[in-house]
Amino acid sequence: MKFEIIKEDSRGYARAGVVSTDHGDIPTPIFMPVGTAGTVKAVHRRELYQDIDAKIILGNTYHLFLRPGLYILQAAGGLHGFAGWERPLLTDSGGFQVFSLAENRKIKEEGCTFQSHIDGSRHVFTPERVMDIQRVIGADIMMAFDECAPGESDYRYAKKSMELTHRWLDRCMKRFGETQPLYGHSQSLFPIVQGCKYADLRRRSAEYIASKNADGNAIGGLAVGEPTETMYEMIEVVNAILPKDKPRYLMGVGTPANILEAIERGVDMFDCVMPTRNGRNGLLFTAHGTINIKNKKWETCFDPIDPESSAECDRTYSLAYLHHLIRAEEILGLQICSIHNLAFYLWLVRTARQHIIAGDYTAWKSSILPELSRRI
RNA sequence: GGGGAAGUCGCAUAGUGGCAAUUGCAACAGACUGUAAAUCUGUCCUCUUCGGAGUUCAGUGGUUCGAGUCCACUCUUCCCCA
Repeated sequence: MKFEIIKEDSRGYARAGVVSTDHGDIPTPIFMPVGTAGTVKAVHRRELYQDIDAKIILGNTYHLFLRPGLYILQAAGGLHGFAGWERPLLTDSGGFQVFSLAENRKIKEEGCTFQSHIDGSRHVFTPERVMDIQRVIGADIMMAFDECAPGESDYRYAKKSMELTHRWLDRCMKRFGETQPLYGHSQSLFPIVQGCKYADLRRRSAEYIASKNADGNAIGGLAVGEPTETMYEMIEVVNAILPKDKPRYLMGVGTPANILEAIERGVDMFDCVMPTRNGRNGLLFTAHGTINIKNKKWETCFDPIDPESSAECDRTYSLAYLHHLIRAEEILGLQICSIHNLAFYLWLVRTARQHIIAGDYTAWKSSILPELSRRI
């Protein structure tokens, strides 16, 4: 994997670049749609390619391990072969499930034991095992196994958790170095900075992660309950330390405004369930604010969903029709909302990139930011 | 014409003497950040300074400390027989 910076803004924070993988190039900054179970929910491949132009999507180690399982994935030639996805893939390690499925797991030095949310069976995720699973899934970018600690963790816990994540990283890297890709394309491993909302911990973690000289580096454990301003501060603290010549991936973030602020602070890669989940729940993101398509006010609005969108459905279906579909619980409504939001997110990062290259990113960001958070 | 059953907050339901009154749907809003989410939460008779206050269970009258609940009559709907 290679990373090339094409342009930096005048202050040297926001940058436009290209991540090159064996499955193709990824222009950065980029948003990566989340496809936890091997599918970006409600969106099929042709739409991801053509309407949304997703450059890379995510899969999840924990979910794919439980279902369909390693035997099927390996027989299919990895997730690329299984899902018919020919562009780059990134897999999260299950570190987020340590957080989101906290009631069904137990953390030890050795690893994390999960009780399956599907059938109650128990599975031990050690750093080594997580590397092996991600080799089988075959993502272009693998993530280190970490503990995503809650935003409200106290200092003591945050420190202990961060140190565990660092020890797990060493074991991940060791196993990664001892194993080979299975399908003929190369794989990279990204370590993850932790440290919650504590600047000194974040600094220590960033230094540790930077010392590993990985192909790219991730910032985890943000947008998990801490104030947004704190998140921005932590990004600044961390990015001052992470190497500039490697892509920086802010995990699980976020709102359109979060993404623009993080780009300005030097982040290159993003993923978030927000466009897909909120889409399925009837919330549309647009360049002029958010729309709750369930609201009565859209009942008779026959304007196209978004005449400027790259997605065909946005240009041809009306808001009133989409309102009807969502109200009637028609599956097509979920599809259109998901496609729309992803097309918008990809438009947002594409446009951000253009403005970085044009040299007016900050001005553009300031002009669009108040629009993005409006409620239409 | 005779016999029987039933009327509860948009619809459907619960309720057999202490009730502003169950539940579902609908409606109206809100939430959602490395997906246990096509999910969840709130409001849903009227007014409210969110503490409450005022009017309700087809209608009228009655019994009772107290009635959606018991009694009488009226109205309406449905079923069966002629």
